Amino acid sequence: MAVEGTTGRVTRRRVRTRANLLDAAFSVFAAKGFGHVSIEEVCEAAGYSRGAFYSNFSSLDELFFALYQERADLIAEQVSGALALDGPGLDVPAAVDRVTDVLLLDRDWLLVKTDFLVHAARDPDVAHSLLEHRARLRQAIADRLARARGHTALPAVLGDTDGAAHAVVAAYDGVTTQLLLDRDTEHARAWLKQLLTALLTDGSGTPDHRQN
Amino acid sequence: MAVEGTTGRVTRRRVRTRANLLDAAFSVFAAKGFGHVSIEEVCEAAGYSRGAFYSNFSSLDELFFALYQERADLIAEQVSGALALDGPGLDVPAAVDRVTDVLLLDRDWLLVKTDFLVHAARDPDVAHSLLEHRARLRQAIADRLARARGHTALPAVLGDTDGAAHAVVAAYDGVTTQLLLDRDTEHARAWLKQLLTALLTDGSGTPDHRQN
DNA sequence: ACCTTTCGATACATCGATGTATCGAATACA
DNA sequence: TGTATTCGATACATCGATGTATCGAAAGGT
Repeated sequence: MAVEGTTGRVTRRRVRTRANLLDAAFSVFAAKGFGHVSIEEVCEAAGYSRGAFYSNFSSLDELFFALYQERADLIAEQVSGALALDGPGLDVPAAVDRVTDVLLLDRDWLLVKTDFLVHAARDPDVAHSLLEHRARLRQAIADRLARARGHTALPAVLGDTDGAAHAVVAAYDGVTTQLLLDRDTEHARAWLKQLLTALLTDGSGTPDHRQN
Repeated sequence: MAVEGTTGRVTRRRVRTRANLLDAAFSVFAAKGFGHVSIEEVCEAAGYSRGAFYSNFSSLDELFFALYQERADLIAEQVSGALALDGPGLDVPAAVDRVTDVLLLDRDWLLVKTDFLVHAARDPDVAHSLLEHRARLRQAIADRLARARGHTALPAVLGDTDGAAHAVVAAYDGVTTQLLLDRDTEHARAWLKQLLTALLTDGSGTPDHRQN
């Protein structure tokens, strides 16, 4: 039951239903928030009965963890792609633009991600896993920044590239918080770009006005 | 029931029990997370029965809102105090230190605050209220920064003092996220100070090394 | 001190969610 | 195609949480 012992003897529709359950769970979690969602709601949204659920997972927590893992890896790939996209070295602002576009695209993801943060904050094991994921992302950013050394001006106020990567993540988290409340994606994107360029360069940022 | 019609005719122990319920709720919410807490758990922790609860609140959401309002105002006062504390004008870094100490003091508060964020992100009315609270805080910061103009160097990359205040809040939110996961308050404090000084000055920050 | 009003505890009815056990249907493999 | 095995639907038993209605006790006003 929900365990792949030593041999996954047979499978096929199992993967389909599992994927369907995960997809449905994502929508339901985004809409109502983990913690206000019952197993039955997920099953209903996926078009299965609770038997299917218990055959694939042993608890909502387990499903949530799998769901986050899946999506987070997906996002991480996209970010890595956006970071590696240009020729070796140059043009940090362009990379910032691309990454920003990826990261703030989907409000549902931000909601689920924040739910997961809240969840991880109370469970050391989950927190550890999430911290590792964040560390990987940060490493990718740090590598990218290191690659850009010499091509673009350096901040130097934040220490090494690792410190700068920390700052980037913090800025992202901060902007996410605001975006969750005001739902103004375009503004958040612009603001994040401005913030990142302010952090990663010494030179010009083009400020605009905001209301909230 | 839970409504103060036109006249709160009589009261006395009511305020006590209400306060007790709120305090107990704070602890329970911090420990288990809103959304994993039942009305009965709150009552039990407070030493009352469910009758008392329904006599004071009509739902957990209502209690949560009142709870957040209360504590947030308290924090806002502390921050304002820390901001206004020194003589007129000078020494932004010192103000940063004091505010940082206040804001990252209590992990329980950060947990409840984040729960409330998640809650507000899905309810426009609550979100609006939270946005207003954040706007007030930001205004206090902006005022303080304006007062320091001329005394201390300005970043200018972020635009006006309002933009700088935005950046301060974003940095705070970002550091909070990390702190919720790694539970390293001291490191978070140092890191936030560094980040803020990097954002608010052009000059020197003293970077250190970090692991996660 | 009396009486009135409010507060909060108890009891009750209901509902939804959980987990399990069972059985039929679908699928891999020969 | 036959068959052994797995997957997922159905049914069942249980438990906890919710909201309400009722009643005794505490506090306010005079």
